[in-house]
Formats: sequence, structure tokens, C-alpha cells
Amino acid sequence: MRKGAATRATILRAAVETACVAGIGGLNLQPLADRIGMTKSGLYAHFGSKEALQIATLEQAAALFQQAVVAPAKSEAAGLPRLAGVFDRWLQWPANAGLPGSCPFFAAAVELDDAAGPVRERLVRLFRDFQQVFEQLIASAVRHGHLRAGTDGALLAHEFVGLRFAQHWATRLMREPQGSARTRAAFAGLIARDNR
Amino acid sequence: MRKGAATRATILRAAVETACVAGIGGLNLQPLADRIGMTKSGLYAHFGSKEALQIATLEQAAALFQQAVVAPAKSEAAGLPRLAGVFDRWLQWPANAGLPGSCPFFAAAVELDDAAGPVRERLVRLFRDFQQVFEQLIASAVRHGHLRAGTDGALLAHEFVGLRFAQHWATRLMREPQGSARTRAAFAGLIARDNR
DNA sequence: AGAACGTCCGACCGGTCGTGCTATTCTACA
DNA sequence: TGTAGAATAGCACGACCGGTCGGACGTTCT
Repeated sequence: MRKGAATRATILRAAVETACVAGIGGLNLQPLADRIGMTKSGLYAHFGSKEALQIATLEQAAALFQQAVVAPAKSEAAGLPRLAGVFDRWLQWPANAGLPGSCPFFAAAVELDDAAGPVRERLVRLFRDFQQVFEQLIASAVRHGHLRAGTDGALLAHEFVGLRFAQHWATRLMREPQGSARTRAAFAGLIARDNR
Repeated sequence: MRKGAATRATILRAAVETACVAGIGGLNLQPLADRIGMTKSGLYAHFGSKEALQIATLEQAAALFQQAVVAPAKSEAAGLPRLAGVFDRWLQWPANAGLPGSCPFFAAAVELDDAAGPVRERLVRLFRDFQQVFEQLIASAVRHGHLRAGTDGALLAHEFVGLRFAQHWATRLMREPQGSARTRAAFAGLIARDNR
């Protein structure tokens, strides 16, 4: 019983790493099993379907994300510092979590945008949760007087998502050395706009 | 031969439509051939490899993009109006070009970010060309006094790309009704920041 | 008219995909 | 230590993948 859980953890670790490089659709059983020295069917028995594996992988990635991006906020000053900290960790969390490649959620977001089914639904919920975290951070920054009172939290969160995408695009696809720097500059610009 | 060119155009039309829905990697020969009443091998003979089909599809999509987004700028007032026009058409060009689904370039950008090979190189060049178009439009807006003199064109273009991604994410994946409105509001905010 | 060529088809290749079975090995606990 | 049951392996399936081949059919050019 305990061994099964350990194996499952090993599988999910490799699955998240694979998803960072090849996307959720690139989670093929055979190569994944090979990578950890198992057979395809042995691995398969832990999940019962590819869809279940994909969802479990998303949830595992979400747990790592929570740990690497959101959790450290507890020890930061509430308001703008905490908001800026979360955004900054968001920009580089895969590397900080020891993951190769890029953020698996963005790859999945584009992969599954026109799809249907439970995997997509799970991804949307994860994004919505994170969106809510951001809006709460923004609201807190407003309460602390770090952002002006009329700040549109939903709009600002929308802009943050865009900046994260732009960083992904600039650094990953375009391989622009200044990609992350531009993203940070743009973030600072948004904060300055809504500064009181 | 004339007939071959016509068939090739038919194939590419269907290929672009498929790429808008299923991505560049979703360009599978058999379903594509079925869709236009050909056999896989008959279709294959026009390109010689899947890679060549993907590149030709990217180029066809770029031609449609040019026609739907960039070309109409000729009849707009130079400077900010032209810049705003291009951005606005950019937000909705697949629908305006009669294409289903979403912008194939964004799907490809995430699909190919960690890949290698000529397809990726072609995509990067297309993006770079469009990036240059944007920077020229921005520079023109500066010259016309619509944007302040010190405007960082590369940064602004970076932010525009992010906004376009955010719209894609909000409307396609999250299905937020306000996705496009927020994107336009954010664009207006950026322009206001760099307004003179 | 006839040679040459572009076009397309149908059959087929080796491989990989996800998914079922059954059999074997291992492990945890009585 | 014996044994129930979990964990994993082995094997096979049907479907699909990109790609190749020979040849039939039409079109184009000389």
C-alpha cells in the first residue's frame, strides 16, 4: 500500500516534468514509463485512463505551483510587496521548482482552449482559483493604500496574465534576452499607473 | 499546371482552417484529405513531407493575416489611428478572414516553443516581421506626436503581444464575456500612459 | 498525334497510440 | 511465516500516425 503511493509520486513527478516540455497532450504512456523504468501497463494501472493521468498531473503541478509561488507570500509584507512577490515568483516558478522547460499551465491553456471534457474543466478551475488569488492580492494592496481606490482588480489581473504570456512568448519562442526584463518593466508600469 | 495549383489552394484553405482549431501539430494528413475528398497520398504528393505542409500552412495563414490585419491600414490616418486599427483588427482577424477557431499563430507559438527545426524558424520569422510592423507603427505615432518622444517601442510591442495573448486566454479558455473588452481597455491604458 | 508529365489513387510499410486482459511478483499484516 | 491482496509485468487488440510505392488517368506541350 505504501509502495503504491511512492510509485505514484514518482510517476507524477516525471509526468509534470514531461508536461513542462511536451505539454499535456505529450504525456504519452510508453515514454513516460520508460523514463522511470516501468512498463506501460504497470504505469497505466495507477490511473486507469490517460485522462485521469492528465488530471492528476495538472493537480500535482498545481501543488508545486502553490508551494513555489503562493506559499512564500505568507512571509511577505501584505499589500503591494506581497503582490509583486507573487508576480515575480510566477515568472520563474518552473525553474524554482526544479522543473525543466516552461510553465505547463500556459501550454495546456492553448492546447485545451477549443477542447472539451474534464481535463479542460480542471484547468479552467485552476486558473480561476489563481485569478482569485490575484484579485485578493490586488484588493489587499488597495486596502493598504498601495494602489488607488478605484483600481479595477479584474482588469489588472487580466493584464498580469497577458504579461506572463508575453514573457513566455518572448523568452521561449522568440528567445529574446530582454523578454523577462520587459515583462518586469511592464509590470512596474501597470503598478505605477494604479499607484496612489 | 493550373489544376495542381487549384488543388493546392483547396488543401491550404482546409489546412489553415484545421490549424485554427487543432493547431499546427493537428495537421494530420488523413483527416485533412478526407475533409476535401482526396486520399492521403494524393494530398501528400503536393508537399512531400508533413513539415513542408506545416510551413506552407503557416505561410498561407500569414498571407490571410496580412490581408485582414495589415493591408487595411493603408487607408487609415497615419500615426495612432493606424496603430489602433491594426491592433483592433488583430484581435478578431480569424473571424474576419472567415476562419473558425482562434489565431493559429498563438497556438503554434506555444506548441513549438521548445521544438526545433524549420517550422519553428519560419514561425519565429513571421512573428519578428509582425513585431517590426508594430514597432514601425509606434515610431510613426511618435513622429506624428501621438505618443511621447521617449516611448520604448520594443516594450510597447511586447505589451501588445501580451494583451493579445490575454484576450486569447480569456475568451477561448476561460470563456469570459468581458475578455475582449478588458483587452481593449488595457490597450487604451497603455496608449494613455505614453500619450503626450 | 503522340510523347512527356503532372496528378491522384489504393495498398501497404513500420511504429506508436491508448486500452484492455491475464499472469506473476512483491509486500504488508495476521 | 503464511497468505491475501496490492503492484507490476507480459501480451495483444484496434486505431491512427507519417511515409512509400507502382500504376492509372488527364492535361499540357511539342
